[in-house]
Amino acid sequence: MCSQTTQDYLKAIYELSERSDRVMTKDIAAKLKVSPPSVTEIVRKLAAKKLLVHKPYRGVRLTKAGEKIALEMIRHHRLIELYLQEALGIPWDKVHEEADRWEHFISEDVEDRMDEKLGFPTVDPHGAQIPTRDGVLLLRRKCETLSSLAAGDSGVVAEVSDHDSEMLQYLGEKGMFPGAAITVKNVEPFDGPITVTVNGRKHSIGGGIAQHVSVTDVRKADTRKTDVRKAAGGGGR
Amino acid sequence: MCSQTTQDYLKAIYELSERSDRVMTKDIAAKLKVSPPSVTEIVRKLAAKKLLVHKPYRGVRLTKAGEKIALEMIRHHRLIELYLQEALGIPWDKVHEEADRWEHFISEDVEDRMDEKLGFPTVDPHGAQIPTRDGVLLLRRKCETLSSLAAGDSGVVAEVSDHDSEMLQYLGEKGMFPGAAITVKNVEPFDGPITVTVNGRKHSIGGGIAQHVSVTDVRKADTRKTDVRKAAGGGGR
DNA sequence: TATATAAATTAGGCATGCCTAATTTTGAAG
DNA sequence: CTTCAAAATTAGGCATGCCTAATTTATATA
Repeated sequence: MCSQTTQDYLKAIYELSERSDRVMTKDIAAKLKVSPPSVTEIVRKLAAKKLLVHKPYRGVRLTKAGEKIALEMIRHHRLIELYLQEALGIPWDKVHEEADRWEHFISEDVEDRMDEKLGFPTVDPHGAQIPTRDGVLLLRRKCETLSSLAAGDSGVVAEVSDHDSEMLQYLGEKGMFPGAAITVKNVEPFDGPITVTVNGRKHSIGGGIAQHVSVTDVRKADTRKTDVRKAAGGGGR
Repeated sequence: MCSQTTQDYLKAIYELSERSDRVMTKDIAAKLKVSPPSVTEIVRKLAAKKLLVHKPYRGVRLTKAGEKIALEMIRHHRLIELYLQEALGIPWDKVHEEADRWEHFISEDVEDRMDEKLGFPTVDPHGAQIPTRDGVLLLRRKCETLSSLAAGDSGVVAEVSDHDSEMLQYLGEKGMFPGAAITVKNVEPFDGPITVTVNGRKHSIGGGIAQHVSVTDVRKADTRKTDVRKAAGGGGR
């Protein structure tokens, strides 16, 4: 129906478009590790198939049809990741690479069986939402990156970027899986290390890594440091 | 390491070489549904890589290295078939097609997990032997095709050809899975229908299909029809 | 032994995706 | 408003696999 390459490009563009409205050639090239001319070429073909709109020198945007294919791939990917972890015991830092291959070849039949075996899950091992069969993503919880929290803030780990296996292994050793309760104890300035408590254990992690951890249900410890008047006024809330 | 095409050719050649010593271009072409010139071209490349020996106009034979890759594919294929059936409940007439895609991209890691989950099985859902990790096939049981049996003979279904989904579905409905006890009741001459009993139920199947069913532990009912002297001599055995 | 025919091969093309080098366009800074 | 650097595109190639048409080879049969 559409080649593996096509699927990879559409998925990459979809993921990039979550961050910026217009997706540029160089970003796609970087994400897929191909040269910019290769992107231009494929993009033109995808535009001819009405899977995206290409304004030369201005970037691309997926059409509904293109987005549908991208979301199918993402659904496959995330269901497979979860299946590999739950059913086969593959460690969470290894499932992404495997799923990146499987997503292109698995039949809808098999996907349905996996979905059923997993009890129709809604999030993958890294906390990312699994689109429905119709390509719908449930509404997102309000999240903040761990790096944006201040000392004393607490919350629940919502999602972790799944692209860097070593980082995932590192975070896994510290128990920072989706669902884990986390409290920020201290933040050093200038992107310095952040000290957190996860499951009662204290860890110090780099500011860079903290940008890749989303936290939800955030409870701000105290607003005095950022706005003295409010805090002084009437005892919070 | 080696392309999917390469793997497909090596596997096809291996399977063809189980029947005839020299594998000819046209047979490979027919099996892979490509044109003979395509086969010639790929075969030359495989010969350059020392994966097979090609005597022009005389056919090909796999080298040890080529056979190793073929057996790896076959191991993947058969383990995946069994896994799809056992773990995901995919019907036995559907697993072949899916496995034909999966066999190329599954990692050794995942394969090991499947192997373990399945309890280190030795045969796939169609009764075919699963090669070991080192590419060794256990010694084969003595088998005869169902079509070669005579009325009164009985045995155990050993293996069924897995390439035709409709035939598998048909045989499945009749309970003719590997391990099923089967007794031949009647054989019509000239490749006519064969009447058999499987699990106490009587079925009549075409002589063509019976060629695709292997039977082991065959007990000949009576040799009188083919050799009067022996049967008359000392009461069987 | 000569010859017809089936099988295999050579010749020449096409599509897909990727590349490097050269050129064009955009947009920001002077 | 000009200039220039970054980004994108065009131009031209390469590898992989597939095809059809034409030719060569092997072999079975007369």
